[in-house]
Amino acid sequence: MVFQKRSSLEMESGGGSHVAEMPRVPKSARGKRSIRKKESQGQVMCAFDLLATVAGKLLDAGEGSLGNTSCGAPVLDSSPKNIRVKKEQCDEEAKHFKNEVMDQDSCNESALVSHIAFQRPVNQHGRKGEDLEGSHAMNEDPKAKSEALDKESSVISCTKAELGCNFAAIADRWSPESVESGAFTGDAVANVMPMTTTGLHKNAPDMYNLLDPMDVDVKPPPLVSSDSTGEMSLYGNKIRRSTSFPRVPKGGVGFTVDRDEEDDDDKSSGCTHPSTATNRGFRPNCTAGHSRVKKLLACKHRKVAPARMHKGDLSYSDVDRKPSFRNKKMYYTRQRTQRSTFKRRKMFDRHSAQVSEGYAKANTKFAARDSHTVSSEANKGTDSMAFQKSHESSDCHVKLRIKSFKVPELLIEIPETATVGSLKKTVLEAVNAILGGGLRVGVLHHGKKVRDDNKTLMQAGIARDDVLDNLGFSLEPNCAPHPPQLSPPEDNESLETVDTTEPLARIAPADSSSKHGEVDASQELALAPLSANYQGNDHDFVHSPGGMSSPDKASTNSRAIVPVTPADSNAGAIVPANKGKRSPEQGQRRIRRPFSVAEVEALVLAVEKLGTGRWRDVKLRAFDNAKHRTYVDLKDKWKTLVHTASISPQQRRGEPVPQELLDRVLAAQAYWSQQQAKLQPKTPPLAEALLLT
DNA sequence: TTTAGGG
DNA sequence: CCCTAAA
Repeated sequence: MVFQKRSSLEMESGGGSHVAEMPRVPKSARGKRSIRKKESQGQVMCAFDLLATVAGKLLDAGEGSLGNTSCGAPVLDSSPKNIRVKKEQCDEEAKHFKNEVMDQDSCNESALVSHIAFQRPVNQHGRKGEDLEGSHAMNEDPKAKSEALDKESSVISCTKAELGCNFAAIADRWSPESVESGAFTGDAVANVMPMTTTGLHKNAPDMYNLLDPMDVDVKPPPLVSSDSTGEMSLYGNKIRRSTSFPRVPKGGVGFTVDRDEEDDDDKSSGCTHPSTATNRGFRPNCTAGHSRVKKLLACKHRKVAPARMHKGDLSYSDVDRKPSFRNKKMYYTRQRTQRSTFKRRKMFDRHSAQVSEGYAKANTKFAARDSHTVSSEANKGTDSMAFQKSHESSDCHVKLRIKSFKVPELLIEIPETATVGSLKKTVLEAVNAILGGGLRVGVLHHGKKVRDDNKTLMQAGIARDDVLDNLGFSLEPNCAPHPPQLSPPEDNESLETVDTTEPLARIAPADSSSKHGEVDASQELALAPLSANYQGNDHDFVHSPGGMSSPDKASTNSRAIVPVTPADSNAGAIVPANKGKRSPEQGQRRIRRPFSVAEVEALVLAVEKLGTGRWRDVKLRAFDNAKHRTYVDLKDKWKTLVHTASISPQQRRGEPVPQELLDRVLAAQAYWSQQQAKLQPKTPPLAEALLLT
């Protein structure tokens, strides 16, 4: 009887708790993300396209006179030519873009595409941001305006497309997680629950035992404090967790997300699992060209920034557009900033430099020049690596100057209430995650993606002559074309990111992102974490970045978009290299991965049950999957939670932790302290009592 | 390795 | 988060 009752309660509680939890996740806006994106892009694109078109026409018409003509762009003198050129490029890019998208077999392209298709169009309402931006561009200065319109508009469309594509890819990875995490979880729970329930009914006690041996033996009675309900919920949760999620990790529900395994940087050595995997995949290739590329990039000083956009691609658009004008300025500034900020990471930076995000221009265009002469012969066969290619041809040397890389888009959703600082962080993390996951470099020639790494430049038709305008490089998240890597669910954690990447990401991302101000951004990363959470999913998001993931698996391959794990199978050479270098610097401090509310809840639950002196057990119970959370971390977190709970809300920083949780923290802390006190004094309780009195 | 605390 | 002394 009793048991039954209990079970029923548990069930309820479980459901309730579950529900309760879910809500939180949403907080970050799972569902929103997709919607928002959709809206913004569609609109923007249209608007810009139109503008571009108009501008183009005007220009063409006025070309001869050049003029100023009426448009409001008197200043336009800028040169129609440029404009046109750009446009063309854009068009090409756009085309390429399409191709790319389609091409990327590795990723779930089809899926992506579809996504894109759906999402983009939808975005319509504009996001203020976009509109504003758009208006800005237009309004700002007549000059700028004209230029902006012409160039930018065209560019934007192109860029956007590209970004969109990439982004979409990413989004897929991420979004599924984030988005679905809720639903997913729910489903999982639903499915699981029955089983659990059944079991419970039969005999709850056993269930417990099975589930948590530890719990069973809990010495002091669990905190439980007041409401049985509360307890029940706890148990319920646990059960669910242990049962469904935890145990099922990869297989079933996936909710758990594998990322943990991979991700966490714990291993840190830089390579982190994900990266490791990634590296394996691509390192080889990358390596060769890698150094070179870096240098080149370094020279340029340019940084490409991945964009992320929340609602819209606004940011992208901005980013994209700005490039020409602002880039320089910004560029320097950034550098300075970055340097100062990331001194520590210098080393990494160096490596990663190439990647830096800078403005995300999405385009990679670079100017290539032939440096040498080169004999026409060149080696035809041989090299494989894209980068190498450039080098390679011993005979013919094609010099490439890469001004910017096309960077994959990132989706970030953040609550409006989030601080700019958090936004920056988020973006950074996301970027890191992606980078960390591994990037691969794509070579575009005349808008087409050159997939065959074994082709020589000549074979690919990349001649010195056309290099300039026709060659492009893109940084892509690893799609993880290779299942293997994927399998481990990557965690996506955004954070995971490998060290190498971090440097870059950090630098640029922060700036760009913050500037753009995506207000909301909760990144998907964040979302992912939540879902995972309890178990400890690892992903904390990171970085949220980034993070991301579990759903993906289910849905797609799981590419987990998570930044962290992005996994990539392919691998960009760059990353690996960095990693390798990085490892040496073990000293690096681990990346910061703030605990998500979900994680806090998991921690609280675990501590309520296990007490404050068994961090190892707490880790096992609630964060077994979160490789990046060590028992020391949990202990520290608890410490901070206790502190947080004791200070005024105004003094608290970071993502606000629900008061309810804080209250529980205090209650648990008090309870367990008491228990400890009782146990400690070898003196019997009596003594205690006496003392107290 | 895990705890427990200080930094 | 890191670092460490103790256990």
